[in-house]
Amino acid sequence: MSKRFYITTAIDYVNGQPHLGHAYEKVLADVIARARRSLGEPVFFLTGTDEHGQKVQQAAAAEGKDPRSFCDERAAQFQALTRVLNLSNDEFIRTTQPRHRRVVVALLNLLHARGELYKAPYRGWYSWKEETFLTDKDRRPDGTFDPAWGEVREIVEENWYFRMSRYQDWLLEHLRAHPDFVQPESRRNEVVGFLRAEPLEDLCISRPRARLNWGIPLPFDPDYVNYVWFDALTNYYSLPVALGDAEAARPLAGFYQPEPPPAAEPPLRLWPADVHVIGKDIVKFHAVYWPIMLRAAGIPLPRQVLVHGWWQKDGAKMSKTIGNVVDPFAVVAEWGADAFRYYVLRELDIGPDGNWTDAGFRARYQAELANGLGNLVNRSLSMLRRYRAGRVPPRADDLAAEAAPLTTQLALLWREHRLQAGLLALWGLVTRANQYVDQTAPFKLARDPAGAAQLDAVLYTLAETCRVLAVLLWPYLPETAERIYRQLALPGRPDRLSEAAWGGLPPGHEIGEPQPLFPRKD
RNA sequence: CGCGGGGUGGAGCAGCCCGGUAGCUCGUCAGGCUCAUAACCUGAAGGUCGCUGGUUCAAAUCCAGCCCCCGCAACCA
Repeated sequence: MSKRFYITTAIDYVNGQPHLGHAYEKVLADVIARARRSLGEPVFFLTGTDEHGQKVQQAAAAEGKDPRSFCDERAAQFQALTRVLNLSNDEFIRTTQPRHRRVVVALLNLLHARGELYKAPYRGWYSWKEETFLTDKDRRPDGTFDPAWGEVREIVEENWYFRMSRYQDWLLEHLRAHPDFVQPESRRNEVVGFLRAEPLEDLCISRPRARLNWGIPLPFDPDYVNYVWFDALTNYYSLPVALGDAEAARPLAGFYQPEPPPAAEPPLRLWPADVHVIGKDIVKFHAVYWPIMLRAAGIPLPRQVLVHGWWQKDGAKMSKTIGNVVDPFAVVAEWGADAFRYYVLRELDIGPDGNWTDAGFRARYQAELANGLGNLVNRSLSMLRRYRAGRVPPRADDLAAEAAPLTTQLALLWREHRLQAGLLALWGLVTRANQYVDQTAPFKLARDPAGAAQLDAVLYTLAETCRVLAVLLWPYLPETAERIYRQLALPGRPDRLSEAAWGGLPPGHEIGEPQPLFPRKD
């Protein structure tokens, strides 16, 4: 069994509701996953939730719930989001699941045995109210702490540390040797920059159980639970191990017993991950902590960390207090999943920050989806029904020369994760087809018996263009692509790029009823 | 101070890596068409591509400096 293309999103911290940022990241990963499937590669797409830690414990307590049921509720919302967005994820991992915890424990034991962990006293200023350590950055200009922190006392406590510092040079070398490890390049530069600027410190990976109970206990020192990030990052690796990727589990030998025994067929080969899709706020965790954790454990590294930007709303940071949040559930309920997917993919390239405006969303929906793509499909199929009773005429290749190169171009762009550029290229064909209608004027040909043959050619070309568009669109707008196929009364799904080859529509085939794909909303 | 990003016709963006007609959506004006979701097509007006200097036959695109805006600065998921 060959290794699958393994793509992940960050797992979402359940201490909060799903918002635009979560939804955006999931859509990016989904399009990449679907694009790879369209290219014929076996793919595995993982997303999930991060459920341990102090904030969850507190949030649960605030609602008078036990952490377990609090997490169940919140995780259900994030799972609902995957359905609402029409994601093609193969699995959904939760860090509170036993299958995950067992791998985390094995990894901790392995690192412990390898001498990568040590216990040392930590001295710091601790806020009892907020249950967190404060640093000098938290001091006000006059040196005192804000009263909002409540009582702040200097305390000393023992904690477990991970010997991260010793891997600084190794990581720099890795980044040099693998320029694609962090993308886009600006993010890579950022990581290289701060690795060069300052010495890397060892990472505190424990929290005393007296303070924090909601976590995975350290197997070699049960008075402590594991630091959330250490726990969370491991999800990318724990899932393959839990699903029986024997190759992935090999470094854990002696520390991990597959249980239950992995299903014999077909043996999954996932690790190492091909792409971790994350937001820019957590670059360090993924580009520094994570590779070092794996390296220290002797586990192969993921191939790439792909970093996207943040969304603003109307030029301002989204915040609950201002009330300018974008609720993906509400948007999808009103406009449909594909309209949401289209807007975020078309509006913002992977990397920069973007700005969501309701006016912009409407404008793109109206101009590009309704008037552009939707209207093209509708007018093409309507004419085929009106002039030829819905029966596909003999093959013609009027737009074949324009459509054919797109397939190659998209394959290239998709492999480079250039989703926006792909969408732009694809829309070129939409525009071209609309021009073609105007230039050939099939509605005039229809009035002249002498134009019958030419009308056939035009109608075939248009219907076939719609079919090709469906195939090319599928990773981006899967629902729309499938609806086009259904209106063409074609069997199956437009989920293989190879199907975009010109001439796939069989002459004599009878198409279905045209339906507006994106009804105008005025 | 450090690191990173951005500054492109009225608005919002792409192009910059791999120099050589400044592209897209909206908006404005004029025309065409009527198959279609009052949608579609064509043309026009509108830009010193932040500023200055450099490299080059040629720069939005490469280099240097400057100005302005934003983000990040590592046990805050």
